[in-house]
Amino acid sequence: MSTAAKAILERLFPAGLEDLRTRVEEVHLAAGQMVFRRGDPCRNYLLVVQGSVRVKVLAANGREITLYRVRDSQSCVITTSCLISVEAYPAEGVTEVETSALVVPQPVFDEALGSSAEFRRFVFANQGQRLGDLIQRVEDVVFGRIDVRLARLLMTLSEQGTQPVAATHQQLASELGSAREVISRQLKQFSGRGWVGLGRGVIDVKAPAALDELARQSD
Amino acid sequence: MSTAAKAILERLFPAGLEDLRTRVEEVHLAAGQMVFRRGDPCRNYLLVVQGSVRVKVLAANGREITLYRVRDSQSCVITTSCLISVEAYPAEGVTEVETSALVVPQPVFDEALGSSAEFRRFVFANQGQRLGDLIQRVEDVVFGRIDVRLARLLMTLSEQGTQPVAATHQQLASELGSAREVISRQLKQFSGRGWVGLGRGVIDVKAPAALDELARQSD
DNA sequence: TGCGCCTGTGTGACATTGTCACTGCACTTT
DNA sequence: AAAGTGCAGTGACAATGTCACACAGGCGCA
Repeated sequence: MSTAAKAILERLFPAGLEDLRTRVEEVHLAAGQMVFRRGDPCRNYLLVVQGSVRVKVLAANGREITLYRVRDSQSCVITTSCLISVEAYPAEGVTEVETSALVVPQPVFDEALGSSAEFRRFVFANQGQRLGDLIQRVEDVVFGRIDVRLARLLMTLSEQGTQPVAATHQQLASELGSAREVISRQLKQFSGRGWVGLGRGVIDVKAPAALDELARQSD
Repeated sequence: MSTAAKAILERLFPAGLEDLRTRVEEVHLAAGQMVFRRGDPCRNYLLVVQGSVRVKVLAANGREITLYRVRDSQSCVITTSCLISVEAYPAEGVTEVETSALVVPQPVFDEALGSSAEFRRFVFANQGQRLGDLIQRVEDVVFGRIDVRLARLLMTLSEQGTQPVAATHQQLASELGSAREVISRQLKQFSGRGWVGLGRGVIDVKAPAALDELARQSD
């Protein structure tokens, strides 16, 4: 087991709960691997030690939208909630990079909730964050303009304009729940204003200030 | 305190935890009252005994969308999550009818989580349901067609076509996160096909089977 | 080197949904 | 009766999504 995983376990299951630690396993997943799919029942509580899991929903026609990501030291709410209310996953999760995670079997999860205040706090804090993420998502897709959302995404992916963005138009569209053509046109518009440079699979942010101003609209 | 409230307390705080029951109060709210607004900090855990709280987000231009409802014997996840992660409410809640609720102060909430397995189960089950609701919402607004969504809504509000729907076009639009004009046009189309009859503030479902067939598209 | 093949991108035409600026109608208040 | 108010209807237009392509560059392979 990795030292990062051990550190997390020690934090969540402090002195007196050592036995719980021993019943948790660490798994290693390659990039692009499906972690859970829509309709799967869930049997374990998943906790990402290091890496990133993208949680998304798919439409029949191939469109998709990212709901949120689970990154280092975060847990997947969907797993949590389904565990308790015994429902199937309403979305699917895919690793984006090589990822290691802790697998907490349901009995251990139940026991830990009762006996570790730290664990409870951790689980709930994650719930709150994801719930906030989701509400934000709804707000964005219902009320937000696509150019503003794209500008925001580019600023994030480019680390505020310090790096080129390595992504295809399709990937950006999937992130925002839009269509490739729409993203292509918006990017062309940005490019026409000199805000970005376009290449195959890469976007150079040339005018971060301009993008940022657009991104800040309707805050 | 109402008998319904007592029943809930006895279920969540069984024998041995009677002292927790005494630290919970019941409040009565009139219809249309604001329960929490966006940006408020939250100090109490709210549990609806009887009634209905509509949780929604508002856009700057007046458009809005219903995220979910909290009804009899359910608790508001937002409250839960914010309590733990100490964040502000990301949405707002308004009572739709006269509503009674239990107010659980944070210390009692924390203590109850640790000592009552029933309470934990209750809180998590609610989390899971709301999370599912929200994901469904995202899916609907991103991928769903407005006519299908409206047909579904009418079928629900009319109890599968057994009752007339008492709602203005604006209310239906707010429910779906759309605009009044859009709803008006769709209803006119439905009316033209003989599926509904339109009156001021009321919609008669005349062809539930047709609406239902539309509502079932893309399942 | 030249030939397909695949993936990513560009584009025009059109459908759907949202926005804006009105109009008119029914009911209530004064 | 006149004015006010909330609800609904409508046309023109803007924004976004859909569909059906064309095209370009890289890559493997004959």
